[in-house]
Amino acid sequence: MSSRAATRVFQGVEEQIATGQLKDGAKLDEASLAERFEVSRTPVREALLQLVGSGLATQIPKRGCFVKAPSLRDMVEMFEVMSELEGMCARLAARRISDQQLAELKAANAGCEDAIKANDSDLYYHKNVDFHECIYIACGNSFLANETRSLRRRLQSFRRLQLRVRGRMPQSLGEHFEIVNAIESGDADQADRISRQHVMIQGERFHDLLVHMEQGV
Amino acid sequence: MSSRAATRVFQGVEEQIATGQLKDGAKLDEASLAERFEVSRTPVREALLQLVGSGLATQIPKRGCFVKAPSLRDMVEMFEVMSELEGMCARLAARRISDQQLAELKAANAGCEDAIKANDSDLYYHKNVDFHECIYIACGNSFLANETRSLRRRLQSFRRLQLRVRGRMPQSLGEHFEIVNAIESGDADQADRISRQHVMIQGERFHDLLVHMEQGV
DNA sequence: GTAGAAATTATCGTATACAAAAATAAGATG
DNA sequence: CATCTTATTTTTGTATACGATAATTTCTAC
Repeated sequence: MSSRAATRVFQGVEEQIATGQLKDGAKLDEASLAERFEVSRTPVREALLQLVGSGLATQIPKRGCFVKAPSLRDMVEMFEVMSELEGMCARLAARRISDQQLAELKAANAGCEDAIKANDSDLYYHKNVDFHECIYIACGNSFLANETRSLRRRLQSFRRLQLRVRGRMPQSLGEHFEIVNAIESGDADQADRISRQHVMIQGERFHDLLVHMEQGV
Repeated sequence: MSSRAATRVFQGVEEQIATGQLKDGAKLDEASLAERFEVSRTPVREALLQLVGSGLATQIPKRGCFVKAPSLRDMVEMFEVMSELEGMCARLAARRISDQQLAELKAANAGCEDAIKANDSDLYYHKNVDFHECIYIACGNSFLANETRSLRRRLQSFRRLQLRVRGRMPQSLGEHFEIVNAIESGDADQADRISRQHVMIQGERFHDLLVHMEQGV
């Protein structure tokens, strides 16, 4: 149901929330948004519906629609769930991965390694997504894969920031190798454990970063 | 963003999908639905957006909107994820539950027991929901709680059917007691394990039921 | 009779207009 | 001066209308 204009508004507002231009509690006025994006209220309303649906906004019955930026607590909670889901994907992948999928996983990880050698954090970001995507597919549960992708997407903008933290990329790669080994040897528990850690470390690093930024201000 | 008419249409279609009046692949024509619910296309479109968003329908660009009833495979996948989420809730609850929350959990379970004594499966259904709700709240992660509730809701209509399977209610209650004990003693691993089983058994029973129904036809 | 092209039809996305409901502001009365 | 009532304004929800695009059907040519 992705109409062109509605999608533009949705992504535009989403972007502005992520970059902090639209702060928590800011009113999402239909008329203003319509004017700002040069569309009518109809696609704006569709966009707001989707924003509310994906938890980025709240609707108060006759008061309007407001930005609902995730609090630090929300972020911590989402990372907690993300680590569980990633762990589950890895655990199932260890049991279900095919030879071809394993080869693709290794190739994706090699891509991550190359990105680090080139010291290209943007490239690493994308190769890292590829790596995890391989695991999602190999877990053999497309519902789980979708849920995990969806949550990853919500944490994405913050994560991109996070990966630039000093020394994280090589450590992350090391964890990748451990995950690949565990999956290859069919050690589901190990794959689960390392993957959970892999995400939780990112969550904690993210938390550090937030505190750091707050101190900076 | 819950407009009166749009919500009515959404719930109406949802209901008809659950009851099987609208079968998989049935076309959700905007004009027909508008006529059927005696509203204009605008609220119908909003309802369809939400249906697509919650996975009950698919939108094919210029072909229309179609009912997407979950396949058996989808159901198995959802149960697999549900058991993980329930396990996670129980695990966290074992670590984080307060005295008052524990008391409420025990009370809810007592309600389940009463329902069984009264041999009232509808009552049991509701008391069972209360029981699990206590755990969701006690897990201390409201994002997780919402995700789990949401998935529970999607499996709900099938689950109501499932609980009527012979001998399931007493067994289910037995599992409840085990979960309560594990949570009370702070045994997170045990709470996790039993809760996973608790859901997976329901998933398997559901599978049995489906096969049985197919054979019946 | 078949294949390709053109026309028609259906449906989707967006705009605009209107009505109802509620919040706020203003005025009157005690 | 305060409070209650009323009026105005803002905003939301719904209806309808219009334009564009794709699918289907029909017509023509080979």
